[in-house]
Amino acid sequence: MSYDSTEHHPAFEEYTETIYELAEDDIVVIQARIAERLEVSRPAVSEMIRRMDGEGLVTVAKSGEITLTTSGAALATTIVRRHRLAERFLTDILGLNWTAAHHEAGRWEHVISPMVETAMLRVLEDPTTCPHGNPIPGSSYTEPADSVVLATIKAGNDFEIVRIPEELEFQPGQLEFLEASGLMPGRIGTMLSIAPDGTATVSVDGTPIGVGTGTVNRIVVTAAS
Amino acid sequence: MSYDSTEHHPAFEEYTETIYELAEDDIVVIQARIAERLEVSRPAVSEMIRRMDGEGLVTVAKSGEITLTTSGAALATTIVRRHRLAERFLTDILGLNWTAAHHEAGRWEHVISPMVETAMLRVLEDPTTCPHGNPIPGSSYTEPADSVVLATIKAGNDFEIVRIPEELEFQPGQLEFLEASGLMPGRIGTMLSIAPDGTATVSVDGTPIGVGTGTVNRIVVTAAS
DNA sequence: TACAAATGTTAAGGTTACTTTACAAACTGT
DNA sequence: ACAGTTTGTAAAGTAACCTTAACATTTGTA
Repeated sequence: MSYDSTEHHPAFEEYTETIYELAEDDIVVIQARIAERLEVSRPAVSEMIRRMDGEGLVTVAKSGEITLTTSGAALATTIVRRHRLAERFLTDILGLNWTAAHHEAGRWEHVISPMVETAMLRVLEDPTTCPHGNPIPGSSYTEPADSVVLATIKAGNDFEIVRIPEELEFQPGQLEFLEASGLMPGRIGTMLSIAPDGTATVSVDGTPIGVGTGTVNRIVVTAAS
Repeated sequence: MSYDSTEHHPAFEEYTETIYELAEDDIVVIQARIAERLEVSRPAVSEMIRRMDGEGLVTVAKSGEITLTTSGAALATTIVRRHRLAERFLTDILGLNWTAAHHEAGRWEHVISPMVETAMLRVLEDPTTCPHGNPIPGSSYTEPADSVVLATIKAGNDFEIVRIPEELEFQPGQLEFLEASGLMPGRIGTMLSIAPDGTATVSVDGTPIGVGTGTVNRIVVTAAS
């Protein structure tokens, strides 16, 4: 029923993962952010952080900012690695779409054993990113040095999509939209225009697509030719 | 976090699955049997059965015998199907051994969505049994009409292994032993002798192996040539 | 500066799924 | 027939994880 080996509560896994991903997206990690992302009440987060502090998984600064300890980070990277590996597996081997893979992986990440992880890595031939371009912790991935957010690309210039940050995956319908629009890692697009309010119009596969401010400031790209 | 669609408590899944498998192994399903297999206390089972009765998943006869209702059976076959499908997947696609696959599947069965199930069936090309030979509910499998338990084979006769019942998978070390001995579905063996106490000596791959009474009365085979 | 919004915490309470202890009823074997 | 197991259940308690209501503090800003 459980494969043991430093067994951790599922909730601890979920919370450390969230903390890791918030930090990865350059969001100041405080309890309120965690509550929003996990869609639980603030008291619930308050209690869990206290418990996780007691277990030595996190430390809380006087400012309220939460950081993972070494062991907390170890747990977090394990879960994030399994999540992204599962996403890769679900799309590449089982043929699921982006969106479905993301949701399924949210459950798979808690069920994958070290043995299955190894087997998946072998079958997938050591993938470096999830289907949305986010790095699989522990892989050999290094982000291109010249990566920037989409919003910095000037009108008329081309770009190549590097990754869709985890943050966007939590906005309802966002993944579906991006997938349907062809805005996925590896694709080349052209910045057509940026409106005064920040909304961008880009072209991928010849089709023009409007991208809102929040999104255009999050998607990571490299300038192409 | 959950894919909804008639969401059921994990514990209900575990209990209905156990009831299904006990019945499949021709064991009279009473609370005490469930408690043993799930390794929980009898009061825990008592309470769960009352709740499951209330939810319309089981009925309890005056004798104490427990049977699944239509909806209970539907849930059970879903979980058993996912379990056996996962075992097939873990051995055939990810290269795990029998034993590991069995343990992993115990967690996977609660996490596999209808979508993933469909994808697995496609990748595996509609398998009919798990690696231990037990039928995948809903598949086209029909057990050979002339299947008997290994104990009925006369000394000197050959047999082909059909399946290792679920019951044996719960005896510690049993799966490891059977796998190491080559006692797996499809293999041909010879009955060398049966001792007065019921212990059998069989030969598979030319190696003689002693098989205890409990086991020899459970393994299902067909007479071969 | 003052008011409003954002944030963390206390308190009390609920659900799920266990546990142990204890007891009574029902079988089983001699 | 009777002792000894097997079985079900009641009672009380625990742990994890959540909720709402209420309150105090901090922060941002008009």
